[in-house]
Amino acid sequence: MVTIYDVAKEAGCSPTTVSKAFNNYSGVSDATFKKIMEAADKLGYTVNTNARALATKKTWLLGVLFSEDVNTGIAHPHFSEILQSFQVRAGEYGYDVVFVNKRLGNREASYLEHCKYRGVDGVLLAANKMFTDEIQSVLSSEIKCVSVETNYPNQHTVISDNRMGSLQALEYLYFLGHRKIAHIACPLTSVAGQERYSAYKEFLKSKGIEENPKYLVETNAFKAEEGIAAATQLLQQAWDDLPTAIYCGYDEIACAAMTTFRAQGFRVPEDLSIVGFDNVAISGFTTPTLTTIEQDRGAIGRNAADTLIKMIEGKELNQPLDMRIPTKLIVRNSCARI
Amino acid sequence: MVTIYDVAKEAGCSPTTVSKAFNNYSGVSDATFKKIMEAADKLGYTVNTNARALATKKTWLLGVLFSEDVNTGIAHPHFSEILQSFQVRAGEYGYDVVFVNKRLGNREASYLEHCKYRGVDGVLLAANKMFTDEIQSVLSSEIKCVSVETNYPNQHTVISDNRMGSLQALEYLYFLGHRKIAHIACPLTSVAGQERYSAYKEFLKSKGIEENPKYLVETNAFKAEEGIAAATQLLQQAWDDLPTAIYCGYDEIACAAMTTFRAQGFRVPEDLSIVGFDNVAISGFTTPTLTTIEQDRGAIGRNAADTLIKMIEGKELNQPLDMRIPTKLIVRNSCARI
DNA sequence: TTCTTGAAATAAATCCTTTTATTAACATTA
DNA sequence: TAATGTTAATAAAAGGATTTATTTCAAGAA
Repeated sequence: MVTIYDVAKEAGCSPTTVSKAFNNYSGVSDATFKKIMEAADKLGYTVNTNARALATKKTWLLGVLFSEDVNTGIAHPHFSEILQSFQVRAGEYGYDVVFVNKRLGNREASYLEHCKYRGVDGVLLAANKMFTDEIQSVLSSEIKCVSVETNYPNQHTVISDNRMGSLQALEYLYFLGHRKIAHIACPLTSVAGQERYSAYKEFLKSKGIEENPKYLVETNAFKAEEGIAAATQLLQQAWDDLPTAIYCGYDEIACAAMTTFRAQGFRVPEDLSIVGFDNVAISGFTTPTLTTIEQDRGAIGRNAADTLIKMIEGKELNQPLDMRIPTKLIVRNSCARI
Repeated sequence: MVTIYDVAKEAGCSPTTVSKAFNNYSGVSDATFKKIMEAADKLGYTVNTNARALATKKTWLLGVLFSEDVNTGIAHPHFSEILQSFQVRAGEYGYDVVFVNKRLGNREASYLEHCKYRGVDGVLLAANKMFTDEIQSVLSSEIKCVSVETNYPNQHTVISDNRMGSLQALEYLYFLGHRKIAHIACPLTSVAGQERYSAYKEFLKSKGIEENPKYLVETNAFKAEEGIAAATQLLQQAWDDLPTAIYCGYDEIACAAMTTFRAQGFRVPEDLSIVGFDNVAISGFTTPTLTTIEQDRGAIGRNAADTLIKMIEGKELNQPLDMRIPTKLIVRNSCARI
């Protein structure tokens, strides 16, 4: 391996000077700088990150931590898009992204141990189970964190504006003339579930519509199967007075519910209008295509990277940040005027 | 930071012994071993990867390299699933996964430079553009590589059995009575495109069906829009003698083509049977749901990890490995007996 | 009792950079 | 001319682990 000693010898100066040159420190004349760079090029020198990190205690590494109980992990379409833009933006600042898991060499370990082991400068947190000891211990350590799925008290968060999105969906249905609007809520253990549900209640109140418990179904997971069960349950409990529209907290659930309704003989959107949330890939391909709320995952990832790096580089954020990324209504074909 | 010196003092032994204990080397008595572990626990010691890597020249880091010109990057559903299983398996062996990009600190760099900079022990290559200088330079360096999208000459590859999958799709159509089978090929610049196309030709030959150039359309990208264009083109060029079935090299293209055909008044599957390839999420949600070929992405990721780690750990693979992962026919509703 | 042998333990060197003092050389000011 | 200041360059220590070569010590053999 080529070291700064080799470069120094080639350039006819000391290793210290080579180091300074590569770090753009002052105290290196233009002539020497040039000689050093030429020597480095010639020898094919690359700085050794490990030695550098050892000396500086800075790794230029950001950890990504996602709960693996969601067995899809990175493969989750929502998160993978956030991760993609996070990773690109982090790269622009010179940071690399590494996955944090619950292992250390050949044994089980905690996330925190893993972070310390790798010496990450900061962590992107993407856990949708809100509170686990594992994650708490990372949050309460001195490691810088930004969360993109859940907003933890006193922690920096970058997350979609669930209230805004819900109101966009609901106002649209209201505009189309709907007054009997049901809600299939995504899991209330998640922040998304909670916020979308409470926006639903807020909306009804603001329009002077009374809450009807028969128009509410709660699901237990962000999965298609839950949509089938929810649709069935909704039909049962509201049989005598069916809603004309459904606001559904998550696209996959909405799509599965839509299929179920159609299988029961309902026409969408003629008999039943449906709005989803998330704008995942499938929603553009269902019959009918799904009207939904788009999350700006690129913006979430980028802002998360910006925030995390600001913290790392000591630009103090004066208060825990709860950044909300605006959502957008995507009108397709699953809603009709009543 | 707690070091082996601190642990040594606490345990009443030398740093060397602590190091040996943590590496499970011989020459540490049971009693001392126990004392060391207790001391380490008490002080909250974690080994410093950077120091270790500096001394051993081994980082326990695997790089993931994917061409970013596919602007979706990790967010691509196919690749993100492979990556997920790769990452989990690598973790079981004690390796962490880091993204490799084309930057180094604040300047542009090559993939190879980045790999050397991070000192990765090996690289997972997921580029579908076959040959670029960038990638060639990594392949011809001494860095261990496994490829999961493209099979490069004399390199280890883990990839789906495109021939098998194609024949499964085509035999199924044949079994349903179809003889006029068209092919919408995915980009022939990709290995997937090439192999699926050549299997199509092989199939026709084996059945004694003459190749009809009107029944072939080539696309330029793995994108839905290409499916629309391809469907339109197919209808134009084969208008006088339409095929009864279409084997389509990629699901998204198949779905978009299907939508286009239906918009033109064709019934699927009554007028036209369609088979895709990949089993991406949307194919279970289209109308009709799409019959397709499933790739075992979990197996690809796991086998890639196994292979790469074997290479790293010096278990020589006697020859460049071209591992083919079996595919599976998923029968849904887009095909009918003629 | 002395000598061997082997296991357990350690000292010191090494891996490559960064950083903190220092030094050297030269220009400026009084 | 002497004193001061500035810039360029360097020597040496530090960072935390591993590794090689030694040493220590106790048990077994002669």
